[in-house]
Amino acid sequence: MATIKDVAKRAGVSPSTVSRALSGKVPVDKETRERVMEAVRALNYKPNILAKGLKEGRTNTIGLMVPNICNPVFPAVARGVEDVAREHGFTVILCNTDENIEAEKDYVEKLQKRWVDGFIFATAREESQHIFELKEKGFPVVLVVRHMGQAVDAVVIDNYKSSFEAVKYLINTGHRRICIINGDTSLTLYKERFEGYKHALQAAGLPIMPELVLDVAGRDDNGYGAVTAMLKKGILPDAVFATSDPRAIGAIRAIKDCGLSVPGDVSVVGFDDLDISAFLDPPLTTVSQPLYEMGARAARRLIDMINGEKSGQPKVELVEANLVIRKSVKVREH
Amino acid sequence: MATIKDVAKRAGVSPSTVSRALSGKVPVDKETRERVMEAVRALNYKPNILAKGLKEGRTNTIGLMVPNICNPVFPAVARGVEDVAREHGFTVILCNTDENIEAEKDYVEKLQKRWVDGFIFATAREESQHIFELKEKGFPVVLVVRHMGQAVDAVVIDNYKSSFEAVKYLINTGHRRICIINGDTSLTLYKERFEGYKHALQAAGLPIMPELVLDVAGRDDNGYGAVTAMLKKGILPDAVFATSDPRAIGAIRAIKDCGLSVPGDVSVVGFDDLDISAFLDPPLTTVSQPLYEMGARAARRLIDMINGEKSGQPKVELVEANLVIRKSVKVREH
DNA sequence: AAGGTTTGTACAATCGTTTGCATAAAATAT
DNA sequence: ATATTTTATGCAAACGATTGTACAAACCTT
Repeated sequence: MATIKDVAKRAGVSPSTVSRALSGKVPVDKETRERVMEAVRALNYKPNILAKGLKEGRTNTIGLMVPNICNPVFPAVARGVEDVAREHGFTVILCNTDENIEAEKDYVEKLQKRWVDGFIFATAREESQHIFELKEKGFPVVLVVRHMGQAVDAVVIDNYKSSFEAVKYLINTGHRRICIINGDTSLTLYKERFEGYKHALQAAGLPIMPELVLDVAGRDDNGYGAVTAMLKKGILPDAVFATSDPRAIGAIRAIKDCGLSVPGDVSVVGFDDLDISAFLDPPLTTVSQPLYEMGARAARRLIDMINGEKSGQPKVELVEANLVIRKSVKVREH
Repeated sequence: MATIKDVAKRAGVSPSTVSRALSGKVPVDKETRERVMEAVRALNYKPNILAKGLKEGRTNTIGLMVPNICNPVFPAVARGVEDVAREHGFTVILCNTDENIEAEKDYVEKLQKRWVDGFIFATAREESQHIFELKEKGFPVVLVVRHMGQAVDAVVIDNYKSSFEAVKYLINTGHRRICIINGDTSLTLYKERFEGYKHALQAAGLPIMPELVLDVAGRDDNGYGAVTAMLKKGILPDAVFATSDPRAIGAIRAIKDCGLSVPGDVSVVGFDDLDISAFLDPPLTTVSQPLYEMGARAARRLIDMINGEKSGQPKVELVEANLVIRKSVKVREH
């Protein structure tokens, strides 16, 4: 494990000269530089990032907080973050928080002390006071997928609009009894998707029927049970709007298990557009979120902040989500 | 950003005393310790991990190399790694390599210099010379999912056996023309799965028919195209053994798109048992890999190595995979 | 040829910890 | 009471890099 001193000795110069030859910020004699480089190669010298970080006050590392990497929306986001990070010489630390604010706080506390230069949170909740505090302290923070008002920079889709459009599409294709399988309504994101659903119905003069509003909570609950229960009670929607693709998959399974067909009896629309969604039976009509792109943008934004491009006001960036139409919705005549 | 000196000043002691009070390795007067602790609390002091790492020569960080976190087998592995790592006070750096050995080498070079204390590779290939070198240099390394002979510690399933059992199950349920959709055969893992397929066929006195052996390469290729092409040529298997669940999904879609039914005309067996696999149509019979457990075990092993429990000989740990039978296979009479 | 620049390099301090050594104070033994 | 051990603490060096300051040598200028 060669240090800068070893290189210096071999090149017959001082450590400072080695440092300068390597950084290139200060002129170094051409011939000296070559001797240094040759020594660097010979000893396979790589600077110790800890020492460098200690001196410079930064580590070129970012922390990425996700609820659970096993939730299929997050790998794509993580990938976007990592690709951009690497491009800029940054490294990514991955943290799963399981929606546990205390666990997240611990993690943040630990990483924040000179470990990481900034955070990307895909975990923001209304109660996430610590994110505000971080931001206020001047620590670089960007949110992705979920946002917190206008106070913190974020990269998200317009959940209200996407949901509105999806439900409007169902209405336009002749559906009247539209069920929604919603996620954890303590999350703004699902509140917004629910608002979109409600307003699309209202705009068309359709009533909101409580028996068609299904909430599922835990992370492993894809709605199979809730849909089955509804159907068994004899409540029959003509369409299901699932607020995630796994929930759409669960709904389809439940509908079929009750002897009904998709989309023959019940149409289904999902949300996410996972890799496999086009290959389901039927191929899923779903709202496509540009997850990779969102991760990439969030990372770019964060790195700009870290590099001191203080962008004054925080900005919530909206990226386009769009409904991709496949075969899980049937046009109904009345 | 309070340092140990600030704490020392506030508690009226020297930095060394603070360090000792905190580490607990050396006796410190009860009353002094309390003053220190109180100062720590008051200033919200957290040790600077960089400085600590620099001094101690370790960082309590591990590097996790995966081909691509978007491949659905890896999130579960990553989660297992991360949970165990956190339990032991370690942090995980996530790296996607896209099967690119050069990219991986760069990453490793960079991280290795005092950034991370060890590596978990889910990316091992036969050509991965650098992993051997790392191992030989005495750097802690554990493989997961893929292994490299007996030379490097690893946590894997018995791919040969699992594949053999899956195909044997198809044979026992009356299938005679069994197609395999295999992955990248430059990977030992897929070689082994292919061997299992071959030997199961041979053991039953069945021929290996080249037109039923489909190889798919790239990461986004789920075999939909290959299966469709085969079917269009009029080649009709009575079962498909897919070496991953996404490939099973692609195969099912292709079969149905050709107007055939699963499992009526063609049975399908997958490999992985993803979260959604039970909810497909038909619910997928598939080899279940304990991915989370594998990640967790790999992490435990690595941390033991880092902590100096030199386990002499490297050990390749086999974990149990088992076929979970659902509805994508039909029993056929002859 | 003498003074003034420029250029290249070395020295030493610094980042925030940990730890071996030295020492003072307290506890124990004689 | 003195000598000896134990206990608690401080000092200073070290980990491996970066960088401001200082100085020597080489280059100009007139």
